[in-house]
Amino acid sequence: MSANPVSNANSTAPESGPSASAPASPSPTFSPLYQQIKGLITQSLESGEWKPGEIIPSEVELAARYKVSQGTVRKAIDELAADNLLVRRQGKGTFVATHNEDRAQFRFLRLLADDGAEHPHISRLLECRRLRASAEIARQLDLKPADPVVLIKRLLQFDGENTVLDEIWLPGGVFRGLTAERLAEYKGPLYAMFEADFGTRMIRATEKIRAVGAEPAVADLLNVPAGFPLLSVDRVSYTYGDRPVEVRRGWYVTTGYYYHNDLS
Amino acid sequence: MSANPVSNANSTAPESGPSASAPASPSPTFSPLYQQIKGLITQSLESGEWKPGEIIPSEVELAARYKVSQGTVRKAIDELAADNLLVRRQGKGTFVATHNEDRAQFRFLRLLADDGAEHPHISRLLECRRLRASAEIARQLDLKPADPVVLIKRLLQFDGENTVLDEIWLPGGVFRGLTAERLAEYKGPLYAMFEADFGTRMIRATEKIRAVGAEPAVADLLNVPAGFPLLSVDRVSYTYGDRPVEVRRGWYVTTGYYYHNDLS
DNA sequence: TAGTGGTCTAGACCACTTC
DNA sequence: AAGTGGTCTAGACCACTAT
Repeated sequence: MSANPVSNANSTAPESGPSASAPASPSPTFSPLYQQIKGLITQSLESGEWKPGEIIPSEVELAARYKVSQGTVRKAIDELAADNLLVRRQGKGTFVATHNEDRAQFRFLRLLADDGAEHPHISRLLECRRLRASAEIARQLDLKPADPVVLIKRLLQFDGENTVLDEIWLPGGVFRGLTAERLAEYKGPLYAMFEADFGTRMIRATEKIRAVGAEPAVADLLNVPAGFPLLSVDRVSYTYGDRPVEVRRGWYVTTGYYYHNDLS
Repeated sequence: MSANPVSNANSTAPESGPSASAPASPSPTFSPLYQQIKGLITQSLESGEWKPGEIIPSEVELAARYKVSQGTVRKAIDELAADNLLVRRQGKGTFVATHNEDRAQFRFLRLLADDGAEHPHISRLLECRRLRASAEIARQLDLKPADPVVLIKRLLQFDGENTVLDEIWLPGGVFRGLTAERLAEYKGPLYAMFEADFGTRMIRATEKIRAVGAEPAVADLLNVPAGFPLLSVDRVSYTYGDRPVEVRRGWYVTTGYYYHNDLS
């Protein structure tokens, strides 16, 4: 009823004859209907019409809303589920993905114990302050130099051992109310808080991984000798529209633990 | 015509009435038709009926062969393409994926220059000999201890600099005719040779990544001081049926280069 | 022009969850 | 029993590549 029926609107009467209705875009910059539907659904996700953890309308409802067949919204949802934006549950419905539940923890911190087990860890906040972005950070966050950013330093302990040191930069505009107190009291994944409190969902990330010798300050915090081999992990995280919203540098102690990766 | 019509054979006359034919399996261990088709296609790939780089029969042909609708084989092929076993080319056909062409190189060696560019590299063979598997290697390759294996050591040079040292273990049975001469003369990715000469296609792999200090022997070969921080990459590669067919330990020098990873 | 993969529809039925 | 996602079919048409 209330909807943009998308652009391909060659609506001959639906019950005309054996010729099915079909898209019309001639050729230049052709975009399939289901891609457009995918875009519309993404908009609703981004605007907060359906929030993380919530159920979205059923396929038949969406088909009616967008005035397309169920098969077409199905294909759109298929891709969004493959992108980890939606989660399908047979018999129940389709839900907006969230960093809270799921096994979403291991999705971004891929550190396993040598025996392959996924160990729990606790976070110790070292620092949280606001400052002006360096040229490098500004570039990576798509900000102007000297724009306000939030810097977080924290330590992750696995089995009581200091294992990961993180330096996290966030755009100050988006994370306006983020304070040390809020961080200190929060339990669970950082990304879960970001999505719940700031409406910013991390969709994907890229990492650059190197082996480096521990600098004195880092070595001290991780309880290893200076020069000790550490995994250096430079991450940039992106939200809807592929906008970068986090720069993170991590140092991992990989004795007893390893970074796991699947090549496929 | 000549085909296993798969198990779900409740074939009422196709032109009976408005009730479409449908699968019949009651419930326990239910497997969709397209999954069974996927299995049949995989068998043909594994048996060599369609070889890497070759075209496979069209969707309509396969639909006739398996006695299912085009949409069903389409869904099967969709998944096989997502698994990198097949490659679709609109207007041309569907082809068996290969490690030769494509951009398949970067798929397994994810080392990029600091500027993000994918640099070419050359391989220098250090050693290739046959020996008996250690307990550890046997376990990982799913062999019996002391079974014959091939050990390859090689050096990868990026821009003339020794950057990667690899130790590769392969099951001796599968790689019977593999010799140092054959390796030395071969240009291009190792996996391309494996699939062309030994009919063994690497489908997926898992990696365990750690930061380590260079041992003297390794340091010497990589032209770095002993103790220098290196990326240690332990890879196990699998072929059809998730059978492990390669164990590889690599040491990467990550000055000027980094290991790239996408989290999504 | 013919053949291939790609899109879209409409309808039937199945499997799973909830009431 | 009703509702949801999941499977399967059949047919029409589009976009792309070859000839």
